[in-house]
Amino acid sequence: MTPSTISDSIIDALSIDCLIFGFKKSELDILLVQHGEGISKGRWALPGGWIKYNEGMDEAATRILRDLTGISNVYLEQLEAFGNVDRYPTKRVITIAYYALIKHEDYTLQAGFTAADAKWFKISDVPELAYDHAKILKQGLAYLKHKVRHEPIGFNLLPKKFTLLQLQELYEALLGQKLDKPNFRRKLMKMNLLVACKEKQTDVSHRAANLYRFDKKIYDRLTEKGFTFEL
Amino acid sequence: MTPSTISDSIIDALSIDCLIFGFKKSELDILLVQHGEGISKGRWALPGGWIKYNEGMDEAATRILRDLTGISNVYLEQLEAFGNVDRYPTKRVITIAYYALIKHEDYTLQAGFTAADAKWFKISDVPELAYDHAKILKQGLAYLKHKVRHEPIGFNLLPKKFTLLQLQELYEALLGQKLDKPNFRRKLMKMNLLVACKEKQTDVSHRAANLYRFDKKIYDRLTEKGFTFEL
DNA sequence: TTACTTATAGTAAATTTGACTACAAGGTAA
DNA sequence: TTACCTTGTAGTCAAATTTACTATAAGTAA
Repeated sequence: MTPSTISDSIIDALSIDCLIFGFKKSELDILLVQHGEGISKGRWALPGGWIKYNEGMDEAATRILRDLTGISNVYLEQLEAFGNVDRYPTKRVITIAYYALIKHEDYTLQAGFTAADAKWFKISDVPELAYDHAKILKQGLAYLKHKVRHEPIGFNLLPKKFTLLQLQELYEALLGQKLDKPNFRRKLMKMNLLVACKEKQTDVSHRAANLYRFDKKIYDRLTEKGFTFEL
Repeated sequence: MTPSTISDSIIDALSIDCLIFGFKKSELDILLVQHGEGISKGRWALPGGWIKYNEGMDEAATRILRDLTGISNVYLEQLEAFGNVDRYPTKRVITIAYYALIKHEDYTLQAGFTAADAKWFKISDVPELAYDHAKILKQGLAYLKHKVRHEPIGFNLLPKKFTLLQLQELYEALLGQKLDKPNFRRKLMKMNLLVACKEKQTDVSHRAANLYRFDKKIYDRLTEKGFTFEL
């Protein structure tokens, strides 16, 4: 192979699949694409594709997500490799699952490349998935639920400035349980993690709540001192 | 290829590396092998090798560990995939790291296959490692430290029957911090996780402590009821 | 017997949690 | 204007947990 064909060629035993979780109206969604060609044409699946020979894994994940769904500028984190011998029908393929948690309204979907369509599905309403993607999704959900309690990733899903009730409702949705308002509030405030904006909510037909924002720098500083986010 | 050559053939872009942590005398160790052939002959590295075309990942990890070091009957868990473009010198290789935490004295090392030697090294005294294995080790250590607090994996490292002080010293070593004896004791006892053997320590030149054992069944039962091990 | 080591029980203050109550600050509708 | 929604925010109080200790028991060894 010449250098240029090497750099374009793929590693045919290795793929990447992306779990993109979105959040809207207290519901958790997952981004799926419908295959437009190939052996699973017409079926819904996680956005995925092949890693190129000269491409890093994170880089590949970003590219694949962008090409198939139009979504870019997302921080993708590795979840786990899935490699059952029979997980893929025509040959042996090990796939590395990546995940991210994003805010719907920040992105517009644009199906492309081998994807005929790209759509958000409610977690409770996911169609039958290709390959072992149902298993991957299940693992991802379990991990997300765990992660959200131990790291402040939920803040991605809120507007820059948010009220404590919005934050609480987010956590109630992610964790699937009701939380006590005053107690939730106190717990968060004691972390010294949130910065009070000097603004209030507008356009609400009741007393306006204070707006807060999450400051990554403060979180990092606290983390260095041994603080760990726990909810 | 005929079926038999397929099943023996390897996926040449995919390897497995094993992080085997051991514990002895309040010191954490890591199991390394010295390469006996190939491009890194003479160098120390994590026990690793190629996945076969018709072999599951966990299965491959078990086989590789057994062939290189003689260690078998270990529960290996997947850690993470490492796949920097330049992590391997001659071609693009993505490796999947597995880890386990075991008790030295339960196993005898027996270097084999491509390994010229297999030895335990103190974590504080690891030689220069091949490829990106130093990075993998670092990640594994971080993960281990986290894991040990949230799951009762430490018990692997103790004899079947142990005293509370042994358990405490184990955790002190793993976490790198001193713990208060009565408080540690109370915390563990309240979990109802340990079974008191009706035996005491022998051969000690001081008051003999009660022996306890960890019962996986009890742990599973508690877990079902929503219990989570936290230390 | 005395000194020394480790085991184990207990105590008491401080902190955290959980379940509530109360009141404030707006908007809405009679 | 007033009564009454809804949501925000502060506070209370008992229970549970954590933290930092002290005290005593039980054994070994000089």
